[in-house]
Amino acid sequence: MRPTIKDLAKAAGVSLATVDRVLNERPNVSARAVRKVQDAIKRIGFERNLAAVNLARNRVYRFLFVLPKHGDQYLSELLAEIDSARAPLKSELVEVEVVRLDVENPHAVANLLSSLQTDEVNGVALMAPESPQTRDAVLRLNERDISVVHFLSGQANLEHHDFVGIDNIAAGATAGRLIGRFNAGRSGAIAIITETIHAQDSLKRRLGFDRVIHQIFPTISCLPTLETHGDPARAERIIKQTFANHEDIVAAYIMSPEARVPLEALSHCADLKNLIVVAHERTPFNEEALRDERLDAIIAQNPGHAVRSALRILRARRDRRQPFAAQEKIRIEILLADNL
Amino acid sequence: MRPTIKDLAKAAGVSLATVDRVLNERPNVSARAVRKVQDAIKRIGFERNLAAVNLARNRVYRFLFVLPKHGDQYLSELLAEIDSARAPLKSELVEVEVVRLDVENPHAVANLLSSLQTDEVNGVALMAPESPQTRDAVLRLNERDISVVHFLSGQANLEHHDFVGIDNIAAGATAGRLIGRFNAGRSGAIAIITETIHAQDSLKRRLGFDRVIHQIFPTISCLPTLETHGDPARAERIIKQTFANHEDIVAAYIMSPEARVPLEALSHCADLKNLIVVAHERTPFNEEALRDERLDAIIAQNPGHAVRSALRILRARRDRRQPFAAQEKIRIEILLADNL
DNA sequence: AGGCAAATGAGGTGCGTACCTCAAAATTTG
DNA sequence: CAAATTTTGAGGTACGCACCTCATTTGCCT
Repeated sequence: MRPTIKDLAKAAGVSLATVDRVLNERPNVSARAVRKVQDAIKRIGFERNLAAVNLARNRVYRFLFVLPKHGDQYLSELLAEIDSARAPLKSELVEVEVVRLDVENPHAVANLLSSLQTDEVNGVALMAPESPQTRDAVLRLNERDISVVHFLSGQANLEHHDFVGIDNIAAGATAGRLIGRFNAGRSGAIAIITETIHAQDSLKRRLGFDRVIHQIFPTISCLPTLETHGDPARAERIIKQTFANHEDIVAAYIMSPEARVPLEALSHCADLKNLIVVAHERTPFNEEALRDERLDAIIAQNPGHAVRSALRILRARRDRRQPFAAQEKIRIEILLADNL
Repeated sequence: MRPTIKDLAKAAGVSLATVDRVLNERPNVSARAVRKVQDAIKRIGFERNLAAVNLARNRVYRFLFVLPKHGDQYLSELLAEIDSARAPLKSELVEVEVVRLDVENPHAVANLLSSLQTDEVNGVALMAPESPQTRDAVLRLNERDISVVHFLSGQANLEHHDFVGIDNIAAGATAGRLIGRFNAGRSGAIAIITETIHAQDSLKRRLGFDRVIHQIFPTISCLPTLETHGDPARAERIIKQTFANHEDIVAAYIMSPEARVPLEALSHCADLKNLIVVAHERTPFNEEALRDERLDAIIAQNPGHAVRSALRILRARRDRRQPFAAQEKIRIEILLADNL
């Protein structure tokens, strides 16, 4: 049988009350008692029964996803994943809510975060660009014992915050490597397209992409980033112009998750079958494009993994456990037509 | 507050005992009572508290991994993953054991499976080739209420068994696609190497590989599969011979997880920098080979995911829940130097 | 209507832990 | 040394549910 606190008390030669004091770090315990209990824990291999702990504490986990109000297909995928994670988690006492707001407005984000009460929310997964206001609001949340996970946004390298998402520099590098290899030594230029270069994600991807192209595939060169701003007409215009100025375009890299508008425009400028096109995120549109060879590869971060990972981290923080790190690294997935 | 069975009883207008009878499918309940309870469940959104259920049932989960006795680096990775999954799972009442035996011997496998007792083991993750004997033993395990997951082996398409692993046909196709694209229309031949074609995995990978090469990349052709049988001398000999007979080899596909022996032999026959080489599984050796460009891509199935997935399935089966399918599909990962 | 089986309710116990109170013992302090 | 303080132990209740017993009610059949 699995040892219980009773067994532990017996093994340590102390009372249940003392064991309880040690385990839950209550005051008024002698160093000697602490040692006796800790020795016994190791000796008999005691492990707290988490089910019983949660039952006794009558604890529920309330987590909140803060997501953009407007978004692309990838956001819909995220919402769907959150939704389908709900049911199985509910029986494990995890309740998940979603709030959507204008994440580009730092004040709106900060206001929302400030309004959260400890007894209403235990953890937040925040998908919003970093700003001084939000950074400050996050710190104050931590003071109120509400943990925060930066979710598919913000900086990966902040020491004191949890982060869920891919390394966008590596993602860009991977895209570069694919295009370079698929191109196989021919010379030419690469069109690089995004919605707005304003986004941290795009900046980093471009960084990684450029580095790989310059260092490893010197026969091809990167053109300046084209920004569509989500506007089909604008996209059409600037892409057409770029193709007019550069006859040697052999590839296109679409950095934003929304690929429909750029791809549409590209299809009017070149034969997509001969143009190497790499885009980001597995959305229904991108999948279809990959299948009928308008796209050659997709760089993806699995939204389901991201959602579950964020929830696992928040849960671990709430339990004052260390997140099981290895599991929480979101992979940079490469999708071809065959491994969809 | 979260509704409890008491709330449910009140809402349904029946006693606690009846609620219990319905929830746990005990006999002697009228259809009317069942309906009343089920309606109330929906109405008030009742969800069993799994922690309390497990506590009351005093249930522990005992799972067993049955793995090959001898193996390559990938097997070591698997063992390490099982090991590191142990600690966090233990506090959730999951105990994981590993048995290693000669899985190529159907009798040994069947004997082991037959010896398992219901009160010792609740579920088995079985990594062994299929055979009539094991198939039979698995069926008898199911009768004893011990569920079985076919783990990175066996058939994916058996309806009545759970399976954890990748689709090897698709994996082979993905390898083919990568080689085809990296080769970019040049003509030539592909050397295909494995330990033994006897393994189901290799057969399927070859199937998918061939299909993609024939249909999509007609300028290159596949040579017959070379079997190393894990013997460096033999590998050296047959690979050298193949290169002597075919001067136009542009790529090699190593189908087995053990890539060291074939890669060593290949390095004596060609300049690996110019030869496109794709191998399977992320092992320390393969990672290093990918970094220094002896390998061009790795097709991998994440061992950590596989282990955790198998455990989740076994747990769900033990609880008589449906496994959360979407999460349990093991991805075919493509690794390049940039997304390691 | 009476007999019988099926259905239901009331109530109890235990799972492993948290958290509380109160009294007793041990240790420190002056 | 006594008094004050800290430490320890004994015991109880609660968490939400499973599982059990026994008495009572209900519905069905003849």
